[in-house]
Amino acid sequence: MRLTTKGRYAVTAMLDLALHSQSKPVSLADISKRQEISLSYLEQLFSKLRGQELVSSVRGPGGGYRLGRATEIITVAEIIDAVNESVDATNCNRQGTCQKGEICLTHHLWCDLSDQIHSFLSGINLATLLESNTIKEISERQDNLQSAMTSVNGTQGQEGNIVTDRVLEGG
Amino acid sequence: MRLTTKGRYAVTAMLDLALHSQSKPVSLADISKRQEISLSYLEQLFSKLRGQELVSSVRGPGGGYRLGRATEIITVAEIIDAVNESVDATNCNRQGTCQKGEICLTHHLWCDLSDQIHSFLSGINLATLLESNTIKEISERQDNLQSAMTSVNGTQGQEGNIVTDRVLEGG
DNA sequence: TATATAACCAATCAAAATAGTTGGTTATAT
DNA sequence: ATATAACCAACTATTTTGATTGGTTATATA
Repeated sequence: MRLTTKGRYAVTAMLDLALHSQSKPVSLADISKRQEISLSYLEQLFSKLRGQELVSSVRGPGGGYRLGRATEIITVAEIIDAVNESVDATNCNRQGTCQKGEICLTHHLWCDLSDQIHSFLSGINLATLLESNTIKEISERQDNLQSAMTSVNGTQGQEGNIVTDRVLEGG
Repeated sequence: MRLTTKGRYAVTAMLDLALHSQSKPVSLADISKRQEISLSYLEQLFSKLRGQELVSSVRGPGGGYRLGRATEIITVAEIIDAVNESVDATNCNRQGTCQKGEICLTHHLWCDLSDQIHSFLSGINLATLLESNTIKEISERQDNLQSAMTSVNGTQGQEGNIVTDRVLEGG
């Protein structure tokens, strides 16, 4: 199982897309600037996201990407699954063939953990994230930095609250 | 965040140790055979486990490792933490400095996820795992294979139940 | 119709982490 | 004295990640 920059980038980019989806499609160049993710790397990620129909694309000038569905039905789990192979903590891809074709000592533990993670990430969709005040603030900061590099920037979305004001459980 | 063979090996080895801790210390050579993990790699992992006092060692002939504490107070989370740097899904080690010193768009999401995973894995200790019938069966299979390679082996711990007969949640 | 834009694509590369190897040394029970 | 088994350091191969390079194709617009 892996949850590294790759999956984080994908979720971050999708959230950026959601935040800036007004009418025009959003270009990867814009996402790249705002989120400080390499453009070419974004292309690779969006190729996979498009493969899962999580986004659709518009080519040519003024083109870019749109979300493939309503924000309510795009979960974080799907996004990560689309770019990582899957959020699976087992070694045998849940097959139970971890030790020479037989099940290994800790197989079910990793299955349970995978279920746990997957159910957590499936419970969070883009709409949930968009509601978060913290995210709104951070997004404003990023927009300010991008559009007016010279002007004063009053809104600093500091440290603070919680993803969705604590999505699930307390932490 | 990573949860790969490294962490799995560590938990598997610790569980094997718990299963075979009668009076004598358990040698890494034995664990290596039963769990099919490279001896030298086990040494590296146990060096870290010992650093966290999760195991203690006895050198010389008849030596090996013992659990550092009672099975009830050794959690899976601790074991993984000991060999992986930590079960942390953020990029900034929870510092909130993910985007040029400022917090990134998805920081809290990864914090929440980390908390979720950590609290799940903290809820499972070696004693919990030892109670599982599935684990007992698998362990018997491994012991049979190891001790009497020539004799018949009646107990095949097939696919089946659950880690601790479903440790937490349903899956 | 030329041009600029931006998606699309493939191949390659550097860095890091994982998993394992090699070749030792040290302590200790017998 | 010897065999055992922990301990240790350095190195290697492989995989994955993250990024780069150098294109092509489609299309809006001037």
